[in-house]
Amino acid sequence: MDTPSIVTALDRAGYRLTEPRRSLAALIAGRAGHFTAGDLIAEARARRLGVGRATVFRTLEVLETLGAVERLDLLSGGHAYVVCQRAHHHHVVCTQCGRTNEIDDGDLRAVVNEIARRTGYRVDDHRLELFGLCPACAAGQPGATTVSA
Amino acid sequence: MDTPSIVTALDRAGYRLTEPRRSLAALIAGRAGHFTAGDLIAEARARRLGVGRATVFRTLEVLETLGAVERLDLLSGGHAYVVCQRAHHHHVVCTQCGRTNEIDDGDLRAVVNEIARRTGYRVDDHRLELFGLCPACAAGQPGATTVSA
DNA sequence: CGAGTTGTTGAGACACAGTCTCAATTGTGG
DNA sequence: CCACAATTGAGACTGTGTCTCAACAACTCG
Repeated sequence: MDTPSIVTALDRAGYRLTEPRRSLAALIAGRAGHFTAGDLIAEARARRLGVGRATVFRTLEVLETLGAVERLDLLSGGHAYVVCQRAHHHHVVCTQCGRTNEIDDGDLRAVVNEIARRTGYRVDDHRLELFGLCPACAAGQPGATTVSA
Repeated sequence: MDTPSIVTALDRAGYRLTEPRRSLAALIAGRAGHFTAGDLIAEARARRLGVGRATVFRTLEVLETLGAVERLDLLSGGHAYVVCQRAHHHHVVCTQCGRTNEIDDGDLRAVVNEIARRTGYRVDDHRLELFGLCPACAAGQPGATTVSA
């Protein structure tokens, strides 16, 4: 998802296209892999974009409700975000370079249904996250760039 | 998992059986559903057990590595713990009363393998969490006790 | 059983994530 | 161009989790 897409998404949903939001859209679009709220805050500050902490959190929250971004729970217990397209899906996260891939819900649905049947729970929501090495990192490629600013 | 089980697990792993650890084992064993570090800290303080904040976190960390307890990521973004028996498994969490049930890895394994094949990732770890209503809460039972202290 | 060794502890400082308030600012529709 | 409402930044605040360090208490060994 590129900068205009994010901006357009905001616009379509009736949000104002403010300068801080445009800046953040650009920062987010320029990211590979996942990033944290802290990453954005640091980068915004480094580039003297004049975007406040609170605004970063608020904007991420908005983007999450719009589905332009999704929040991940890392193994470490921290949170991170990834840009994404589809409505409901999951992610494989490379623990080395931070790259993520979306994966669809497909086969999982049956598993969830089976669990609901066995436990008697009414399952409303679920979350699946996979961690490992992306093909490049698994191959030990030096070119497997570590994701950061 | 009851108090002695937790204490025994600590002992077998070579940890000292200190008073604070025994107290926490008892608190944890007395919990239904999930609980947070904050819950334990509050209860320990309320009962004047003289167990410090840091010790609660440290003990939970130890118990997690021993597999006596597992950490959950709630939808809210917070963390909680549940006592559990088996090595690798997942949980269904009732969003109303906090009750949890363990579910085994069974059918999921195939899904994970399929995803690894499709994406080319080497998947080392994964996490699945389901949220919904337990049978009692789904039935609207008033007896579906809210889990807390 | 009594002393030494060493793991463990509590208090409090600290780091960090995230939320909230509120006055000042800025899009946007008219 | 104006007025109004949404949005913003600064900073206070809350909560979670980590770290340090001196005091302490389990286990071990004699």
